[in-house]
Amino acid sequence: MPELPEVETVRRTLTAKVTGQRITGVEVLSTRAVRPWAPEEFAAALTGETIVSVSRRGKYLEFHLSSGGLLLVHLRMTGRLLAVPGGYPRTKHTAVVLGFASGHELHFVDQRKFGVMELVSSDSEASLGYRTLGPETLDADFTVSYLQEILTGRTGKIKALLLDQRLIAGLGNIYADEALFRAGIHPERTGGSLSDQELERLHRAICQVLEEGICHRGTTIRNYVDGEGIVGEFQHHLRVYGREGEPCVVCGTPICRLKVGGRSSYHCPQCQK
DNA sequence: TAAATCCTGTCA
DNA sequence: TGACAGGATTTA
Repeated sequence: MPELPEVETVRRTLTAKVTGQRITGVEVLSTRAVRPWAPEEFAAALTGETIVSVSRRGKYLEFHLSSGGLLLVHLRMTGRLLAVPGGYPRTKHTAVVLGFASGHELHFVDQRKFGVMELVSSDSEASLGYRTLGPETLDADFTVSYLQEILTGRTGKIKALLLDQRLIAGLGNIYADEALFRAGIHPERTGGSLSDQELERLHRAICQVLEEGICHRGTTIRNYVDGEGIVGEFQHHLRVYGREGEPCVVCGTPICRLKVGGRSSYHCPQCQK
């Protein structure tokens, strides 16, 4: 579920509540939710650590630990991280509970069980997906020329390329569709077919849509909530995603849905060429 | 580059 | 009952 704006919102809402907290108890209720060790070893390794800071890379949350280690969390489709009071109820979807010396807890809840917590002693030990992330869209190294560099000669469809985290870190299905709409580019165009002008429009659209998503605290369609359990607001500002059959906000043509790379892609057949 | 896979839940 | 869901990896 969560893309860059949602993960960033979780980070911001969690930071004050977990920074400086010492972990005194770890409950692993879903074995598959933790890596790379079995629950007992994972719990033992994490107990006694203090969370020094919380950062984000793409869709990963990074909890920096006092030992120098790193707890990486990927929420995948339905994962939630909730800062809650001690004794907050466990449900059948509660995967991991971190108990703090203060009595507060951090709950990792995940309906579909795709999400993962990964404890590593350094970046280089992290899973391949983390190590191969492309540039952050909000950083200075994400430029029009970088976009040109990764798309030149590519025969894959632009929508699928935008979802490849090795090329750009943080875009998901919603924001990729919204960016393509704003740039006036059809999702099935090949990466290499974009003109210089289209590359510029796409670059600006990606930056804008992610910044607006963060400003509105993310998009809640089904499951997403931030670290305090609060829903986002950007769903009210989506122009194409989830709007099949509804009139385009620009030209009135009904929004179409098609499958690109196995994912639903919403677009305006009139505005996006 | 597409489909299957990991899961659970919801909706038409 | 089948299709689909803010993701990513593995397999064909």
